Parts: sequence; structure tokens; C-alpha cells
Amino acid sequence: MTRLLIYEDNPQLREGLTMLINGSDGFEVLAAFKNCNNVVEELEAWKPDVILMDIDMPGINGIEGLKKIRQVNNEVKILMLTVFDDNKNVFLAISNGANGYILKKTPPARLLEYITEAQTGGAPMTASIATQVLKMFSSMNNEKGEDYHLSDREKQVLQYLVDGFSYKMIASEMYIAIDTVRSHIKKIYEKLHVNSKSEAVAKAFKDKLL
Amino acid sequence: MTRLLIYEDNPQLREGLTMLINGSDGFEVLAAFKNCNNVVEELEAWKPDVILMDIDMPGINGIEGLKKIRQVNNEVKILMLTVFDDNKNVFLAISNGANGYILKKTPPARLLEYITEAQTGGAPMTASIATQVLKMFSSMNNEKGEDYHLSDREKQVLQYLVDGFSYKMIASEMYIAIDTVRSHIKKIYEKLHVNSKSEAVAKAFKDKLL
DNA sequence: TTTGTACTAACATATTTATGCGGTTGATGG
DNA sequence: CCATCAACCGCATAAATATGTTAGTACAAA
Repeated sequence: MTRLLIYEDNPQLREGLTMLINGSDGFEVLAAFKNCNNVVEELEAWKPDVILMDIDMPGINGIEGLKKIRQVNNEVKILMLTVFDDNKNVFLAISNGANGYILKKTPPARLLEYITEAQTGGAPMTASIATQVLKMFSSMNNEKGEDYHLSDREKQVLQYLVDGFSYKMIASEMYIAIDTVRSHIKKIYEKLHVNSKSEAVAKAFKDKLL
Repeated sequence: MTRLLIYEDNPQLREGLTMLINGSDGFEVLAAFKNCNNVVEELEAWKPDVILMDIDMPGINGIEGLKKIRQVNNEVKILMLTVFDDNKNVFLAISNGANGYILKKTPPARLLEYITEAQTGGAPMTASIATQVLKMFSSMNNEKGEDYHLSDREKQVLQYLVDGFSYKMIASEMYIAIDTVRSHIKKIYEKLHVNSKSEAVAKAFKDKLL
């Protein structure tokens, strides 16, 4: 028996969800609330398996509710409900520990499947949501852009620059003369098309060179 | 009518998938291949809507096949098939432009749904796969470590440093004296606990200050 | 009112960096 | 054998940076 709590400000939808779920074998709605003002207490009182949490609620919204829950409980599965597959909220929900993110227009049968999936450790999401996630994911990915063909020694020197070493310290660390350090750095600047230490450092980060 | 290509080295599964899909209304398997050696040519020849691509194939594996396709075509939808929800491959598939990632044990009815979803721009994935993705997503995440309480003006100066501006240029850009720039920078160094420009720049990246 | 902070500015000085030129050695590949 | 290139080293000089100290104005909080 999967035991649920529902947070949804819209009365029709709240009732509808409750009826739907209570009318299905193996599911039981313990309670349904119209806001998150007392999530923590309610969570303690009812100890549900799964929480359905609307994102767009007046007062404390779903994301805030999610955060409050996760501060005290990492076990309960939380499915976020939303009308739109809005980029920002998807991101926030995911990074704050939601277990799934589904659209309200999800057909009832599918909704029950999603709940079951969440309870067994899955991360159900509607395909359109998954698309959002994948886009964000691959955009932050980047495959280390160009290759500037830095030699091993040059990479080493660049690493020291990133770590804030002066030429003198680098020379000492690498057991070479300071003029050699200069030579390497000049070469690095040529290859990276920059002309200052901090530009080189910035480029090392931007292009994930190290 | 959704037109498919299948890449799958296992003959039983290849035949099984073909039969299943061809036996369903609205779907047609154009061809099924046991390796990716000629993906690009085959893609040109058949112009499918969706490609089912096994990940674990001898020779050119599914990820490589995916890359080859994406080099010449960003339109065709590609569903990756795999036995395991293996972390590394999920990551590679996503960042190389796969549209979905599903387990081979997916029940037939669901598979057809997934294909349809992919074709209409969704990103279907099994719940267990989605879990992987969410974990990766929130692990590489973020929380911008400490707050060094940089003032607005100081943040501005730091941004210029990151962008490779000299003190002189910064003064000119901000319409202040170069000595004022020095003052700001000195303050920034104090707050960040560094003592050189490149360290400050590195810290700006590491701690995502800007 | 006092305190604190942000922002502005100046002056002096030591250190570091950027850039030019030159060179030797050793390994590699045509 | 010769060309190329990474890695090493030196000298010189101009520019930029780091550090210290000092100080006026303004504005908000205690």
C-alpha cells in the first residue's frame, strides 16, 4: 500500500487527485493540503511514502516546500507537479532533491505508474521535462573546446599559474631557471593568444584546459 | 507513419524488434543492421524518422555511431538501447545528442510509446535512467560556495580582471582614477585571501563568484 | 553621535611580469 | 644528414602589479 500526501492549492484538482488515487488499488491518500505552511509537521505526523507537490502555490511555493522537507527527510519520495515544463523550476526542483517532475496533464493511469516508479527508486518524468533536463545537461557539458597543443611542460607551468605561483616559485618547484619559466610562459601566451597571466588563467578555466 | 532504422548486433533481438514494430500500426522498420560501420550512408539512403541504436555493439559501438550520425544530421531522433543503466554511457549518450535512453527490458507497448514521444520532440527515458541523470545533474551542482561579501564595485572590478583588463583599462572603463582601481583590488585581495591578480581570477572561477 | 563601510584618490617603492633578443642540447622523423 | 621542436638558459628593459600609508565624502546603522 503506497501512502501519499498531496499539496495542491486548486480545490478541484486536489479533490480530483485524491479521488483518483484513493479509488485505485494499492494507493491511499493520507491527507491533502492547500499549502505548505506546515509541511514538516504534517510529514512527521503522517509519514507518507510519496508526496505530490504542486509547484505553483501561493505563499510558500512547491520549491520552498521541497527544500523544507529535504532539510529534515531524505527518504520520502517527492513528485513535483506543474502545468508548464518551465526551465528554471525544473532545475531548482532537481537540484533540491525532487524525485520526479511531471506535468499535471499526465493521464491518470500514467500518474499511478509514475508514483509507483518513484517509490521504487526511479525518477519518473514526462518526456518534455526530460528534454529540458537533457538540454541543460548537454549545454553545461562542453567537451573541452579547442586543443591548443600545449606541451606537457607548458601544461605544468600553466597549472602553477592557475594555482597562483610566481615565476620564481615555479622555477623553484620545477627545478629550472626563472628565464626558462619565462620562455615557457611566452610560448603558452602565443598558443592561447593572450598576453597576460590572468588571461591565461581565465582561459584555462573557460576552456577546461587542465 | 514513423519510419525506423535499427542497429542491434544480437540477431534475436534485432528480429524481435523488427517484428514487433512492423506489426504495429503507424510504424515501419526500413532496415535493421548488425553494426554501425556504414551508418552515415545508410542514414542518407533511408532517411528514417527515428533510429534505435544499441550501445553495446562490437566494432563501432553505439556511442561512436551516435557521434557519426550527429556530425551530419541533427534532425533524426535517436533512441539509445542498453541492458544496463550504466552511468558513463548515459552521460556520453546525452552529451552527444541522443534523444532518449531506454532499457532493453522495456515492455513492447511502452517501447512504442517511447518512439512516438521521441519523434514528437520528447526525451523518453526509463525511470532508472532518469535517476542516473538527476544524480549526475545535482552532483555537479553548484551552490556557489562561500560569499566573500564583495561590494558591487568590487565585483565589477573583479569581472574586468577576469576579462583580462589592465588597471589602466579598468580605470578608463569605470571612469575612476587608477589609484582607485588599486584600492578596490587591494580590498578584493583581502576579502578573497589572495595576493595576486591570477589567484583572484582563479578563485572567481572556482567559487563561481561572477 | 559615533561607528562602520563603500567609494574615491594620491604618493612612494619594491617586486613581478611581459617582451625583445640571443643561445645549447637532445630526440624525432623525413 | 638535416630540419624541427621541446626544453633548457641568459640578458636587458619597459610596463604592470603589489603593498604600504594616508585621507576626503557620503550614507546607513547602532
